[in-house]
Amino acid sequence: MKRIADSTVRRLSIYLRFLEDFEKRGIATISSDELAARGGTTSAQVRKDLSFFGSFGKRGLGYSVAELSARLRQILGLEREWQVIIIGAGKIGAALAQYHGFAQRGFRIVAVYDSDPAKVGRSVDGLVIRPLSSLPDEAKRQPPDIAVLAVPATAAQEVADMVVKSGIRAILNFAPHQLQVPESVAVKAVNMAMELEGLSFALTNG
Amino acid sequence: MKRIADSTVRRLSIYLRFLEDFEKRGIATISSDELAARGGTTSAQVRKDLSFFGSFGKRGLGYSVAELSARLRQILGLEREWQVIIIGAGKIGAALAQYHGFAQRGFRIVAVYDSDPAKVGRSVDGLVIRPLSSLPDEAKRQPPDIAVLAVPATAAQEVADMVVKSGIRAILNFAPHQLQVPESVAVKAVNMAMELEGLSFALTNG
DNA sequence: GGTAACTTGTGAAGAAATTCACAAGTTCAA
DNA sequence: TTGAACTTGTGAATTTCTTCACAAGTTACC
Repeated sequence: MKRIADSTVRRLSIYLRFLEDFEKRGIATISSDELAARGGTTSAQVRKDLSFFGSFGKRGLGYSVAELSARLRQILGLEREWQVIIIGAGKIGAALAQYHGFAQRGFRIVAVYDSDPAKVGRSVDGLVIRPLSSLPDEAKRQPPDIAVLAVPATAAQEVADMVVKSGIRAILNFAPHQLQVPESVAVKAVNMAMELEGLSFALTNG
Repeated sequence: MKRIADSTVRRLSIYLRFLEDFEKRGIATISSDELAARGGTTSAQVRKDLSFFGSFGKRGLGYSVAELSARLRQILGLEREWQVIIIGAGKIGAALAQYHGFAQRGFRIVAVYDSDPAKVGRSVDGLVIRPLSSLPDEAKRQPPDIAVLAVPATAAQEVADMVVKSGIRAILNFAPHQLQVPESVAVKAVNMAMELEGLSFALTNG
């Protein structure tokens, strides 16, 4: 299969969100044009994105909302539940643990870790914070799919190395630090400082 | 001036972070190759990115760390302080308000708003939560530069409209909703669900 | 059945971003 | 002063991504 661009996957995610919205509102079919209008793209882009995976539409009619959203969930791997661990029980980590939107989309938070002994043993949203040092062993017994890194930038690489060694193959990184990982490990970064700087640039050079 | 690609601006942000790190460690010069290695890109990319703004390096030597980071700060508009407001004092909004990393980089949180009367009047990190309805008036008197949206997806568009009407020209959107705004307004989205779905896709099709 | 109005799927064209490759400048040491 | 070792800046080549444009299929209606 041809390599799928990152930008394409991001858009699929956006399309899926609209489709779920349409599904709730009982709309049965939708055209690439309507989908594009809401996603801030073009109908050709929508069709091209989908064409990488097959042809799901009907000429003259558009796409079945139910069918396309099911296919997108399948393509994105959202038919199964993913086991997620959060590392770092500070402000951000705790907020993430308490945010139930993830579970709704099939990302189940199964554990929270921290290296600070003062935090270990406390609870966040019903989950007891565990010592980070126990991660490798626990991951061996019950391998998590995704590790969310909510640790200070200075600790990020070290923690990432530990995560990778523990056999976890996907990382969502909130630390403002560019992680170095083997290419078999998928990393996505959520970097608020970078986004703010992007806005700063836009305001300055707009 | 030629329009600068988003990806370029993001990389400038990354370069700047490394440069600041080098600055602290007292390293005086750095080559595009070293900068690239840490940023996960190539030296040609680094040089091309910088070339849009001028030539800051010395052949045979590389770049002066102090000079280049000063130039990047200037390019990114980080020499001044930006006034930021947070809308939504829920889990995410509160965590952001308490996260002091922003202030350190020149993004000063000046107010927190919420539309829930039960939350209005309480304090988050020393800031009293204000009623969202007062935003337009207060923005007139003291215009904020950036609005951070930490509201539910269902309210996001409405709040964004209000923000735009209040004259704010940059939005950092945490709500999982594609905002429709005039193109004079800069929007960056931080969409954790989308990133997780990107990881899901990578794990499924890797 | 015929035709008007839609809409998809997709090669081809076009635009944009990245990488290549090398002339030209700098440093250092002998 | 010369030469070796670096490194930048940038047109050109290449690759990647997006948009165009249209044949082909579908529906609705008379």
